[in-house]
Amino acid sequence: MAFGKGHHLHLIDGSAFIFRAYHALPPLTRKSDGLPVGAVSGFCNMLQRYIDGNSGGDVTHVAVIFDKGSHTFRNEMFDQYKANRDAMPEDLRPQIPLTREATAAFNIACEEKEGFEADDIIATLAVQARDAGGRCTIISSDKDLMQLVGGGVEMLDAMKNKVIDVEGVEEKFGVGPNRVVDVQALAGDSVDNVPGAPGIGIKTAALLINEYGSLEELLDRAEEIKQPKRRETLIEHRSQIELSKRLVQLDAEVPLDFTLDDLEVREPEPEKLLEFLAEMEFRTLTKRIADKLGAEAPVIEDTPAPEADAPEMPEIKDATYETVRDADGLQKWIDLIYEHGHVAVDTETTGLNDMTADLVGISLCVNAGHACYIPLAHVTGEGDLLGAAERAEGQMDLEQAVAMLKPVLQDDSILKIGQNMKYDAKIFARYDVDVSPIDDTMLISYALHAGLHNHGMDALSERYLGHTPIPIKSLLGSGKSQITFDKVPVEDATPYAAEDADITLRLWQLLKPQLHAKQVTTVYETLERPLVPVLAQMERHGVKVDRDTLSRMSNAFAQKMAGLEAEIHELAGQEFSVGSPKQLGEILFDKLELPGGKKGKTGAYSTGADILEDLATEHELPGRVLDWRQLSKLKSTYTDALQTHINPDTGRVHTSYSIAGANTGRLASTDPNLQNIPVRSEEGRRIREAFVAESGNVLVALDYSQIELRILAHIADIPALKQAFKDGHDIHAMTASEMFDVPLDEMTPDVRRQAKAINFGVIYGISGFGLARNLRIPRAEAQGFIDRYFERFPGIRAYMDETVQFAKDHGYVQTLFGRKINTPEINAKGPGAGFAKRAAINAPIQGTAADVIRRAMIRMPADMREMMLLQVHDELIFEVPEDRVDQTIETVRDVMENASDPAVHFDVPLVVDAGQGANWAEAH
DNA sequence: GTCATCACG
DNA sequence: GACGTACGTGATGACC
Repeated sequence: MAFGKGHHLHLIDGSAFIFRAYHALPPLTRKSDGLPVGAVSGFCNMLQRYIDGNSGGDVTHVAVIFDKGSHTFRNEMFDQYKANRDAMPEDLRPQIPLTREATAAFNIACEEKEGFEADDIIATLAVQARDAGGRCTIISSDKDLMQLVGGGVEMLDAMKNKVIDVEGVEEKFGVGPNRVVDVQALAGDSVDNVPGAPGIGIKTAALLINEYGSLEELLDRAEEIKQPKRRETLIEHRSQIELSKRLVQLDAEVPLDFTLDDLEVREPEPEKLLEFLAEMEFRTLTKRIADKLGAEAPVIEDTPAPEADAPEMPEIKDATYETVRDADGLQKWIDLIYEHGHVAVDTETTGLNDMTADLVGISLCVNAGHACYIPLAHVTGEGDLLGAAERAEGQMDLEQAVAMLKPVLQDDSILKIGQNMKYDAKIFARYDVDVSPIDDTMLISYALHAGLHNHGMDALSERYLGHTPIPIKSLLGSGKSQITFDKVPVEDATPYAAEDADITLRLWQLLKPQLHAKQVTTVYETLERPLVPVLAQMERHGVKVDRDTLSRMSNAFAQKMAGLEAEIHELAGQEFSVGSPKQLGEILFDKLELPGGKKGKTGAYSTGADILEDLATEHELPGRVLDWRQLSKLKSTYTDALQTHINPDTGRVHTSYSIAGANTGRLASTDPNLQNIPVRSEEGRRIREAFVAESGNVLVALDYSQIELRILAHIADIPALKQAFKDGHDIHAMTASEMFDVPLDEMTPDVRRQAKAINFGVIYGISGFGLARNLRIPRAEAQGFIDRYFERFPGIRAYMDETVQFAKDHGYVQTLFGRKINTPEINAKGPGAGFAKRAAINAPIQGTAADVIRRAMIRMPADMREMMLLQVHDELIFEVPEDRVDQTIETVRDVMENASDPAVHFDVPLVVDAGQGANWAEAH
């Protein structure tokens, strides 16, 4: 019977499946020969899950549709189409044909056509199915396909298990499916590099289309548009918009050499399917499918199980969680914790800031799916004007719960597992509970996969558990009407909070064993985990900041800025917003007609500091703007903003360090960032005068001298550099002397400055262009310097080449302490290639330096650690009683200079400089 | 939410 | 042969 009424066609977007499978799973290779098969494995799992989910349904026809070839008719129209796409990762490429084989093995039709995107084939088939009177479901979340919805065609987002019908499309695009291409043509698409109309997004596009009915009507009547900006944009970019429409319009008339009837659902042939799965060496999947089909699983040689196979556990979505409301209930959980020997812990609080947020509840999980939530401070209702909301019923006393849990949380024999434990540990510390020992899934992920993805719980859960956690926004809302967690009803809080603990425990079970397999156990145990209590203590300690000093500076800055602003307006001959780069660009280049043209894809003039500096010779205005910008930065980011970060209880500023933020192993400081307090300019440096010691104390700052260059000299093994460091010589002068054949005693500051720039350039993966820009010299001359440098220090060139080659071979680079930094882009083609290479060259150097100071912080003796306030990458700042300064410097310097022992012995000495004073400006 | 700008190592 | 380029971060204000 020919396809028609009563039939239901499923079209699966194969490429989407592949990419999701690839990115969702850690790299997995076939044991016997190392062939990458992670994406194939994920793809097969997704197909199987699809089949399971549809058995007994009404699907009569199905096909998986793939892209073929990268050049399509759209590239003929517009050569930049999809031009900004990254190249396919090297380890994915060989898996593409295997996914076709997999589809065939599952006995599902598999279609593609040279010169057409999968979307066009899907469009053609969907239209055919609709015209024949049948139904069609497109399994994809690609918004380009939304134009097909309606008349029996719908989409299914398999990830979210969400059906997208006409209403769904309207929600997304603000127009019906038949006008989706019009909106897309206006809004453009940065992913596919469809230009659209500059400055118009989906919202505005939908507004316009709804007003004028269609894109054509809109463009014809563009003169009528009231907003001058929009009117000009539409008129000026008409042809670009029309091109965009042709690019996003799917071709529903692809000539196909098969018909819908060829896509009829077929039962899998067990032998063929199992043979393929066995050949891929997917042990768990082979067995599962064999059981399902009632066939015998083929034997796969070589017994160890592949790492992609997750342990069996109940599905998160099926789990039910308990609310603990009294001491008896809690005692049962404490007994369970002792039975298991470990527990995943998560705290719920009234805010994100662990210094000010209050505890609202605690969740625990002892085994996958076996979790509870203990509400402690939930309230009901809005509360009256005095804010006294009523305490919700059915909660145990907070003090009592904490008292009962304290012995567990402090018990040496019970491992406490958390996701970002520093947060929870700091909350508990405020209730006088010292949580220990701990494991942290965020840090485990970071040790395993730095550079591959971020390490937040939502990302990890989706990637490794295939589960999207309940969004916190669904409980709290967002924006102005956002509430705090204590206002959430307990019955809503329990599934959310307990799920977090459940997910954390599952992630721990999955990821912890991989530390050993990836040989990063030592990194995790010596460089990541022990940092948690150290940073928690520093953050809680905080640094004293003098509000009056900042306030005075703010006022002084405001006055100066007002003066400058008047001068600038005078010079410009009109008033404008100095802070707007856009307006400034128009003044400089259109009105004053200074030289230096457009830049950037947005079409706006570039007005960065380097450009303004060049312009300063032409006109007085740019220099004034530079001065104004400096003051504006200092005022808004520092003297104003810092005051708001002074904690009213402590009178101090408590930054938060993220351990897993920077790929290289460096820490990052946020809320506020205390790692970028000004120092380079005289005016800015004065802000450091506001960072003070309590009376009777002194601030002491100790920093590693030239640590990255020393590490480079060691890693690249450069005898001349190593000797210079051993002899305590001026390394930049030495470099200059070697390169330019100038004796040290005849060195001029300018030659030394150039050598210094080269030394730093080397650490960053030097390029002629970059050095030329930095030194403001012709590119050829810069390249000459670099050539001479490599001639003189051939080991540096060798190090760079070897490092890049290592990254290409392994997909990561390493620090001397074994930290791995993944380099997934290293084999990319195009402009990304240079980036990835330089990052790979820099990472071992920057990362080793980061490891060294981490070791120093971790090993800092307890009495020193108590006084430690801040870390700024190569510097530690302490607040010390006046009479202990000398002793502190001696001890801390010793710890810092020997921090690499005994793991790594450097061929060069590490040298630490120290300073002290009543404030940070003096101490530095 | 994104971009441009600028603060630090 | 052209392309776009120093490495790593976070905060702010303007603008959509």
